[in-house]
Amino acid sequence: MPSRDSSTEAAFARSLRAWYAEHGRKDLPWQVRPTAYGVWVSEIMLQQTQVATVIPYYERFMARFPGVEELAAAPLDEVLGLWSGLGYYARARHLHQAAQQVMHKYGGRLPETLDGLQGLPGIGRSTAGAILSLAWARPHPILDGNVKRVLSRCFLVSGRPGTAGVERRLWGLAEALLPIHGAGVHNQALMDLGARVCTRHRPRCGDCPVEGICAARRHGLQDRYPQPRGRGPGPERFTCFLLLMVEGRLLLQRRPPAGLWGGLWVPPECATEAQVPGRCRELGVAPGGIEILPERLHTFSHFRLRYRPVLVRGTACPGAVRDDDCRWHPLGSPLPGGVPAPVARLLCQLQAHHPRSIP
DNA sequence: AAGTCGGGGGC
DNA sequence: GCCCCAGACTT
Repeated sequence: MPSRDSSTEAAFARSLRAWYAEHGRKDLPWQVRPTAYGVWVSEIMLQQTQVATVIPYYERFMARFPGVEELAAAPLDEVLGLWSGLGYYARARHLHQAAQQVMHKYGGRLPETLDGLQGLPGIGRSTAGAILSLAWARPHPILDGNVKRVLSRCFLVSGRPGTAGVERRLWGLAEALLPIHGAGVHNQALMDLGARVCTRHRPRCGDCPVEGICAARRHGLQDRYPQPRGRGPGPERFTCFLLLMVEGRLLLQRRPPAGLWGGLWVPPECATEAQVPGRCRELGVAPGGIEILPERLHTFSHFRLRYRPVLVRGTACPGAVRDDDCRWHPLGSPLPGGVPAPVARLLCQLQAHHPRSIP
């Protein structure tokens, strides 16, 4: 015997479906003739990233890697290159690794079970549910940021998001509201409602299909749900980026495969400006002119990085420093792989300031 | 349960 | 400035 009026769930799903049929977005790139692979790629890109930002990345990615096979066969550097600027690069590493697992454990076809999908790197319960419901119309719920916001408001789920009790209750609601038929459309509609009507600020309750069901609306508490996370700016770190130029080439090094900016290419670093000359000699370059550039700030979710670019013109030829993780990159030529956004900006400005300085 | 992992959009 | 976004992973 249900503790809550069992017709509430049915009314919610029915109203949501009718709203989506008339007002919902159905023409996003991954919604037109959806495939499991396309849904997968889009879901990974959309983790912690807004739709408008993802679209051009998705188009480029799908053009270069039309299927699991092409993705699995590609070098990681190329995958990271197409991911540059999106952030959370572990998503790209996991996606690439998972594609290789799909090739040789599942014959190139995505598994069609929750456990099979969740066994792949980068796929958690929500992404697995999205693939199952959106690509194959299987009755599995999802729980992303949009859905959490909608459900928190509609059913006044208190407590900080991310805590065990809140997550359990939200998953329970997502599951209870899921209709037997049309789970994919239902999930799509729930996300679209959260993205375009039940927004974080100033929700458009007058346009909401479940306005009559929503407890936050009834009590005027839309602004207090969901409860804010309470993140601070976090600590601050400092580094110098050594922009080492020798004959029109810039030295780049590949970062370790995991961790911050894992697998991406960045200039050499040192802790203080005073260490620049010594660092140059370590790298086999006799420093000529050293130009200290203004400090900049890059904000991460959990800390802030102050960094100072230091432009060094080398007069000596670069030594035989050419292992796999170290390249002299001719400015203007294709990058060896992925590059974090601040480094991409530095390269762009460097190229603009020293146009075609190649001998 | 808490910390790690990017970058951009919106206000 | 601040907060959050079609989360998942590690410790």
